[in-house]
Amino acid sequence: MNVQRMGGDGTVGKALDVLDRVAAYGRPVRFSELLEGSPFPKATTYRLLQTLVSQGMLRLDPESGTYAPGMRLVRMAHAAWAQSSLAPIAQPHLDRLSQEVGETVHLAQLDGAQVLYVDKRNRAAKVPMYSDAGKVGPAYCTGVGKAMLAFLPEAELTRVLAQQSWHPFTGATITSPQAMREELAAIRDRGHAYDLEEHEPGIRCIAMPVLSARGRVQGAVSVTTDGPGPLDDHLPALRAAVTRIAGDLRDWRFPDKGEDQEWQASS
Amino acid sequence: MNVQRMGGDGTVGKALDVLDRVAAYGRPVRFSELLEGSPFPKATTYRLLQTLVSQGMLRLDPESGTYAPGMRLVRMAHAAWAQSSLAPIAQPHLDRLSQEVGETVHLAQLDGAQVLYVDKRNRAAKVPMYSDAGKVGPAYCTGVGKAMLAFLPEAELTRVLAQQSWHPFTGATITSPQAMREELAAIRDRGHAYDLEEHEPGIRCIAMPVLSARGRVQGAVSVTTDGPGPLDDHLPALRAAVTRIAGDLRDWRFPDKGEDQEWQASS
DNA sequence: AAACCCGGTTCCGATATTTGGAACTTCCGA
DNA sequence: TCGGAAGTTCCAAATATCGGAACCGGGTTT
Repeated sequence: MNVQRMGGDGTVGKALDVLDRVAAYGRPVRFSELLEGSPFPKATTYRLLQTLVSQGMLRLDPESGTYAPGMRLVRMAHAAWAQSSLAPIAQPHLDRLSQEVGETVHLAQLDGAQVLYVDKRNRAAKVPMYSDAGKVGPAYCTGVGKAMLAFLPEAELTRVLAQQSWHPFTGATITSPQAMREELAAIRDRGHAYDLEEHEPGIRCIAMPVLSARGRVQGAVSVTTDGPGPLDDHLPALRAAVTRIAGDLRDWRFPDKGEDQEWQASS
Repeated sequence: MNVQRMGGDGTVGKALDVLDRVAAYGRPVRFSELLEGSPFPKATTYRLLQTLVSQGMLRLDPESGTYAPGMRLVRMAHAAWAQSSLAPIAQPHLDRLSQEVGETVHLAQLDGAQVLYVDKRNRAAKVPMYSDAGKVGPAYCTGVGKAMLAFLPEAELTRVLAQQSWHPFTGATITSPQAMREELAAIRDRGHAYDLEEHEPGIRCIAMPVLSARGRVQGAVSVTTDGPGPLDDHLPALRAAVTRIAGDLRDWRFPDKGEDQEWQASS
């Protein structure tokens, strides 16, 4: 159950599929562009777009005849962000961590097989903003991604690993499930993950997962740098931040999802 | 056309209506709670919820049987935020403004009859307030709201004013369209708006609209304070920031919507 | 212990919606 | 003037949705 694919159920599924497609282009799209690559016939796609526009989920620029995601999404997302993510709880701790380490700090959650960044503190800008919230990235070659994978229940891990692209972004990128499982074992051992230029050249980071009381992965925090300094210098601060977040998490009785499966290091 | 009410068209409209309802509660909701107040019968609401969950738009906590907005929304909203809003363009200018005035800074857009905050810079990171992007507020008693209303085309203004609640948040709140029109005329004259404790006691702000080349309202920026200092001190910096944002807006040839109507001070 | 209530879930025929191939209409550029 | 591409509308057939009612599991009352 709970399959990943979309466009599945009924009209609503189709509409959301179209919505996703529009969002996927990083720019306003014309109807015809959208059409090629759409699994639905012309008239259907057209009608769905109409509906979405009338609902405010899409914005149609009448001048250029292009569609773009609408602001209603932002409004809705606020609610999601505020109550369905770690971000509100982690907020003050990220502030403090960012202060302490003086580097860019990320908070991410696992969304399907991808990493979803839900908050961020920029190194330079002393004041945060969530330009990055909502951004997604690969799980298999980012610090936060690997930190979370390492503590996933076996069944879930298998499923997620099967969905990775294993694209070799750099020479250091891990490109196979087997190699990844070894890496994850090491991460479990030492309690934190590194990303040593596996995603972007010159970018390294150290990351730790945030676990619920039951040991379920709730998210991950990372400290990123593009400089030469040793990452481990940030470990104490990072560990402290994650501990505090997990603590608050427990207190606030946050949605700790259903099944209380054991995650185990099998394989 | 382009009416405001929702739940209008077909299944998709209904689904989005339900989604909105869930988001409206600031917390996970039980099915039964949602049911009372839902315009749809039990079975229908149930099926819609199921669909939304399976689509990742909602998250169902199987333990407590509660629904909450899902992370897919955040992912989608990122796209909306990045391309359908002023925020990405205004980013650096907000940073600078925030630096210069040392107070809380907001960037907002008009979304229907409400003000939608799309970005923010906190004065001191000490306040455990979370990201305001996506938050909505009343248009008739906020600085950004009034600044934008003042430069709306007459037809649109009439429509928007008709949709305000005119709830008297404080003693200073403007509570009638007539009074508002006078206020708006004054705002047009001087080029900027004030909110003198009209929304929250002790909170004052000064705001200016961001206009496109054609004179259409694209958003507004405000500087907020809870202290005693004179607001006009911030005017130069605010004006400069707005000017720079508008400049970039022009360069980047940003979506300047269709009709190029005159806004006029009639009445 | 039986009866009862209350969320939550499922059924299923009637009904309204969606579907999508095809035709039509602008609007260009040649 | 012609040809083609993008966008829009039609409409009967096919299908998904609708929603009243029944069902289920569990807790509480009688």
